Amino acid sequence: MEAEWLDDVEMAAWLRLVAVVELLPGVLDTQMRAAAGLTHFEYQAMAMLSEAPERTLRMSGLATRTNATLPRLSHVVRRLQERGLVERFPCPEDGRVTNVRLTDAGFAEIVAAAPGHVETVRHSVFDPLTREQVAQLRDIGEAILSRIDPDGRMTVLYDPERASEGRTQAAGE
Amino acid sequence: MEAEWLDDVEMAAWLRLVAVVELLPGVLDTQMRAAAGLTHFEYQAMAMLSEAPERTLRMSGLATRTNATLPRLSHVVRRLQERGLVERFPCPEDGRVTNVRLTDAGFAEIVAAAPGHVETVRHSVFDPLTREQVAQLRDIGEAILSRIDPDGRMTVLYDPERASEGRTQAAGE
DNA sequence: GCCGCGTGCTTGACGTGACAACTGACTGCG
DNA sequence: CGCAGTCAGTTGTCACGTCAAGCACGCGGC
Repeated sequence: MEAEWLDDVEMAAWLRLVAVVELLPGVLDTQMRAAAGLTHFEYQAMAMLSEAPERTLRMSGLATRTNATLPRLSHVVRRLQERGLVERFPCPEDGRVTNVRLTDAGFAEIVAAAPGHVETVRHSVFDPLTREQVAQLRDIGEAILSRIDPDGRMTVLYDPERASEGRTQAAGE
Repeated sequence: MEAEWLDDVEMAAWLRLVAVVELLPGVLDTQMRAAAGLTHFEYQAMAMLSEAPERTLRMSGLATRTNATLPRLSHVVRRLQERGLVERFPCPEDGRVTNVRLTDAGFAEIVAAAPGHVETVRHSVFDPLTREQVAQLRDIGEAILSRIDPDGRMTVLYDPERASEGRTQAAGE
């Protein structure tokens, strides 16, 4: 089994990738909590809503976009609702479905939090990279995702062809 | 503030990086739990011990290498000890520090789990990449870490010059 | 040699996510 | 119609991580 161990270059790449994967969420979370009192996940969820038509998505659609399980999202949305940042209402066309809409207050929060977030992303990730490396990173990410996210669940975001999946009927076309 | 928004290439790279960062831990964790009944973090900790002299490290040294807080590590080590995979004993030279040593049973677990782990890493990350991309990934990781881990806490691993930091006196030179 | 302070680690309480079981609503088939 | 099967979400329970104290040890001053 020793036959397919990692060679030096792979090992170096792996150690760095693991370190990034471990540390980056903490960096994003810390900045977000300090600046807006939000989890990075909460921010992501609200950002998804802010870009959706009517600022509304059904729970399962939002879950897909944020790579969350439905139970997790249910808890998070409840908390956000208690803070008045989102509102929930049953879908008129399908009684099983719950739609989530970003309130004006929630939208304001996101707009206020976005610059700081982008600033952090720039500083942590893109500033130390050359333009060429940014493109390489995109391609590498694409390749890895083809393995760990074969269904392209999170790819829905940047693949317009599939963008309609999971969008609420009421808010969609 | 709109001035420094992300451009298209950066946005594409960012979305993919976020997706990888979100999904990869789950992939590693799931495989590890199924194959060895271990968390990926527990595996990492035990792997660090297995490579240390005497298979022993002090708590704080292990915490540094695994990017864990001391309380977290304390809990994890206690659980591993209850399973007989590691043992704790006070350092004879400094009563404050506790050394952690990987037991033979723990070492056997790691050895048994390693091939499956490597297999997963290969399949998820390296197989879909060209040799060139692996080297690019290493350099990109290095650059990002210079920002999010400026002290090189996790870099101790592959920087022999600093490897002595945090190593237990008894086990070190 | 004892007292005060900094260090290394542990412990307990709390918040958050995962898994499983459950409720309510649509669908298909008689 | 009425009932079985499935689907969308919610709710409870448990495990894990984090934060804030707490404790034990070592090291300085007097």
